[in-house]
Amino acid sequence: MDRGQRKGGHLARRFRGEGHHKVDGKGRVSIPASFRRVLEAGDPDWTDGLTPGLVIVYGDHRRAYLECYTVRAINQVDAQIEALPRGSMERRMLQRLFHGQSFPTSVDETGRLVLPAKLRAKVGLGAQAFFIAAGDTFQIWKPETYDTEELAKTEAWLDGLPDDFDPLILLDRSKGE
Amino acid sequence: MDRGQRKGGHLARRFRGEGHHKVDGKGRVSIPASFRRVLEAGDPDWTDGLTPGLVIVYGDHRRAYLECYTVRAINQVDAQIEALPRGSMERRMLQRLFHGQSFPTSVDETGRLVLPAKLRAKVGLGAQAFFIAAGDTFQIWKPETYDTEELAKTEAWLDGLPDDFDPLILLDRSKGE
DNA sequence: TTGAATTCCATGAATTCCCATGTCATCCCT
DNA sequence: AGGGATGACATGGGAATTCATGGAATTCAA
Repeated sequence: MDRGQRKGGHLARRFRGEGHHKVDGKGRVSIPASFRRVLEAGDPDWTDGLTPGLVIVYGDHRRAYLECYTVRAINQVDAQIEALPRGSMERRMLQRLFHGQSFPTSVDETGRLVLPAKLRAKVGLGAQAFFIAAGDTFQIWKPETYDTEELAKTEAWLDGLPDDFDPLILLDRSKGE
Repeated sequence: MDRGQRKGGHLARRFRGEGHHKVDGKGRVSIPASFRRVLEAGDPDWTDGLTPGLVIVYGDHRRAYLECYTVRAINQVDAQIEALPRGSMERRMLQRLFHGQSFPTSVDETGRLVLPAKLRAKVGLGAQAFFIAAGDTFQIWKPETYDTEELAKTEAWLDGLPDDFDPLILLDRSKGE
């Protein structure tokens, strides 16, 4: 078994890490191995031997990456959407995003995802994809886009802070709420 | 079996995704392949080999799209209607909408739906149809109508919000662990 | 008997399945 | 410690199947 994320353990619950993988002509791309353990643990229907499901949310033109949800995570989202009043703008927006602009799929037996041409085109994916964990989801970026858009953005933000700034300070904020 | 939506699993329960399809002169139109899996799973009488049923609700003049229900979903609606007091206005309204202004049909063996001229005319469908999932139903729009009515409406709504607004914050309350 | 609707076939493109290979890192045995 | 043997990983290739879409043939009903 795999060191670090045994089946039900806490380490198998959230995505961690990042990595680059090749995308072949058919849109097949391996995902970081550790992400697979999380997808498995997050799929209520998963049992040893078969492949975990997931939902890829791609959103509208203003989103430049693909966001991947475990089955459990997307179910929570669905439940929250259903709790909103029918016909409200909030509910319609979220339905469009999570029900319309999304793509249900599963990891294949070799640990790969197949990204349809439409999705690849949407975020400009070429022969290489960048994966990064984001708690209970992970994202897939075109490497260049990530570097210029995201890194640049957070670098700029950090530059506006004192040199000795410790990010852990941010954690203390959530104590109130 | 089909990637991402194994027979009884969570991912086979709700519609997800969107897409454009051609409508030919006879009103035949393919529906997104993944929707077929959901219709099959949502039809108690369906068994491998035959074609799943569904109900298309078209409503009155103020509805500009067709809404498609799985057999299971429409049964739930019927049950709720029957729970209302006989003779009440609510019940009559709902009966008119769901029993009167609706059209039961089934997907054919090549994965297509046949939309009668009457229904096409009602929502202005021409040679192209736009399909979008909405939880436990999916909708069929004339593409132009969708863009101007739905998209434009939400764009306008977003304009009235902070420029860095992220729809995801709509979810952030009550995220149980 | 004529237009409309339902069946039945046809086909190119896209998607899925199945199998193969090279590379590591780990395990085990002597 | 040396030397496979073992197994997870990343990536490729081709065959088999599903999709989306068209058209012809056949029923139907009025």
